[in-house]
Amino acid sequence: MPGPPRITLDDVARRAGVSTATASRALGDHPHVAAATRARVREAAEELDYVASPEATRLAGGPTGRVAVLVPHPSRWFFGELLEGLEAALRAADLDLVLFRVGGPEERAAFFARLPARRKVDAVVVLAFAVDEIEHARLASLGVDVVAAGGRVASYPSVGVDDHVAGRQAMDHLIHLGHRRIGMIAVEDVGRLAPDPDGRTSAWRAALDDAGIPPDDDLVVTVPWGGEGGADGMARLLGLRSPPTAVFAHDDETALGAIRTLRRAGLRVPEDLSVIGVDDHPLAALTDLTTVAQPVRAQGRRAGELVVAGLRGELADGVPPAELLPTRLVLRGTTSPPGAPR
Amino acid sequence: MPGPPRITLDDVARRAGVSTATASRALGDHPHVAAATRARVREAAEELDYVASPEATRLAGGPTGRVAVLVPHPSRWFFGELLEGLEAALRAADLDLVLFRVGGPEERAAFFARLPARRKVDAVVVLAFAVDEIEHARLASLGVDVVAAGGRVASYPSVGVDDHVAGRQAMDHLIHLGHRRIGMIAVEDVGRLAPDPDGRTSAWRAALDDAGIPPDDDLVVTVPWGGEGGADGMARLLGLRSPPTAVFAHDDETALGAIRTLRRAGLRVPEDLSVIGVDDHPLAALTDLTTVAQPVRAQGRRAGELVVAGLRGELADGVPPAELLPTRLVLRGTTSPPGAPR
DNA sequence: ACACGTGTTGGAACCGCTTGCGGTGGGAGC
DNA sequence: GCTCCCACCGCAAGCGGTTCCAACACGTGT
Repeated sequence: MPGPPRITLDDVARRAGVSTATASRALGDHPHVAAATRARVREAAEELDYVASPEATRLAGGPTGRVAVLVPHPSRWFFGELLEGLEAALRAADLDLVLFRVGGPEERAAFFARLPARRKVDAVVVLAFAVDEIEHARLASLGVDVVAAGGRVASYPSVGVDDHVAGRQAMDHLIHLGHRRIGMIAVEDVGRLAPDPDGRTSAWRAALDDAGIPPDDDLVVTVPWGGEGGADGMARLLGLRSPPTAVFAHDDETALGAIRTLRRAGLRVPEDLSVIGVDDHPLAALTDLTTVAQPVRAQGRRAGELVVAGLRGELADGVPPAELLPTRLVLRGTTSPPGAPR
Repeated sequence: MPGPPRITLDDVARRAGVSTATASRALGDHPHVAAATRARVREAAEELDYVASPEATRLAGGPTGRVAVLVPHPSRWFFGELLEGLEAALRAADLDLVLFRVGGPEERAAFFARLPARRKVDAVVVLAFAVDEIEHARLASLGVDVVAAGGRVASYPSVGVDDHVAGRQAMDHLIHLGHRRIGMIAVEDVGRLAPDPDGRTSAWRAALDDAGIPPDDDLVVTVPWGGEGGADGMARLLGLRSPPTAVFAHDDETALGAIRTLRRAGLRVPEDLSVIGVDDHPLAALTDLTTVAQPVRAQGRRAGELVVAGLRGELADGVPPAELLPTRLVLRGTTSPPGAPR
């Protein structure tokens, strides 16, 4: 169980014929250590296959080498992808990723109340959700850097996409195809980051305005996140006296839900009704869903890099402007001109 | 950046009017501590919002309060779900989850070579992948308990589902519907756990045998995991001189890929060809896919409970038999009798 | 030859917690 | 009423590093 007898810094020092203090400095590349001594210590360490004890190093004042990641729903593709990118960047810097789930309201409240990450990490990454005043204060009490990924948060360095722009790409596509009556299925997921209150929804309105089409608020329905939500939203839209000819869904999974409702109603997509989502979820390709792709994994990776830079003290003071990665329209088979066969 | 002054065990002890030693024992649930004292210390800790320093604890010989989780692909639904269940169980025991990605061959090799989790965790959980001899030895060198989730691994306590049984549920359903020529799209994902080499594939053969149908090996195609793989697999199956009338896909995403190929080929599902998967991925419901559901999150949770029990020394010695959770057939719209309209 | 600065190195004090060992006090046993 | 025992608790020694500070050895300026 205890494994092989541990080799300590003292062993190395003894072998190199120096004190522990000197050995520590030599290995730590500190100045004021004679080159010859440094070499001797290095060699001794090498021969002994010495590996410093992380706990001892940390206890003695160093960083923990860990960063906390707050994620609402690990099982959703978006978050998983973010997590993957983040993990890669952190691992590259030899940092461990400690996962904290803050999905439901209770979990979230529990996390911020108890702050289980306290004293255990050097930084925290908030994945795609906005923190309120109190939560912000609680995080501040951890005394470590915070960065946000998957959306932008005013108070922290963040990396995400411009939801408004993404929304415009989707809406403009629909409008360009000739649609005038366009519905929107927004999601109410509290956890989701809400940049400029709701970029995607505001894009719906802005695009219509720009096209000279008077927005009809009845065409915007808000549902819980997920396929079922999308299905319900679509049903509500179909229930309108004057249903839309195209629908912009907040994301791909919502869009897929909407499509199921359409299929069940005997409507054809895109012949009878066009549908577009956002994300470019792997299943979007499988289901031939037109969407606006966003580089999710890259957002996670970039956030990780930001954390690393911050830990190295390479970040300027103050909150830098949000880093926005590009999104792009991916044309597939669920959109077409209104009333047009294919 | 040092944040608020750290609260140490000494602070707690002082507030409770006892020595550091007693405080440590009280919080550590050691025997020989008066109940009243224990309560007082607990209260003091609570009031001060005390959190032990993992490094100090570990350095002094105690547990770290952390468990490493090895996950191949965090972004896949299956793993994300497993992760969620696991996190919940660990969190409940106040254990932190440190995530290590071991997806690609290089990452995996790097992990086992460097063993970044060394001395940093009290246990490790292997999510749905089989470890080979060397990896097994490396893990053993960590000197901590290991449990597997999402499949069973001979050498560790594990929780999963019986893939063979799940496969039988799918196959028997198809056979019961009257299909005789049934294809199978297996996946070659190295990471995926391979219980009794490949439960799902063996089920294909066993089911046919039991039904007195001679298995035709041409009907089994193996593809990389994922929708694209499924699509390719289906294409190969369609290319056969005598294509199947039904297909059993290794999992839902593969099944969805298969369906895309069918749609593009102008074939109707299930009228022309039935498709069934395994998992009951949320999108299965949306796409009306018939499948064999498995309780993924529960597997993660149970694995977490196993870890906790192990850490408490409540586990008997030796490797207990794998815990197998039940799977169940979920009838939806992608299967029907052969050549039968709906 | 003397005082002093510079570059190195060693001694030792922590960092925060666990635990072996010894000490204290009160109840049980006689 | 007086041992004796034992449940409880405190002291202090680490765990393996880092780092402040003092000590020391040389060179150099005068």
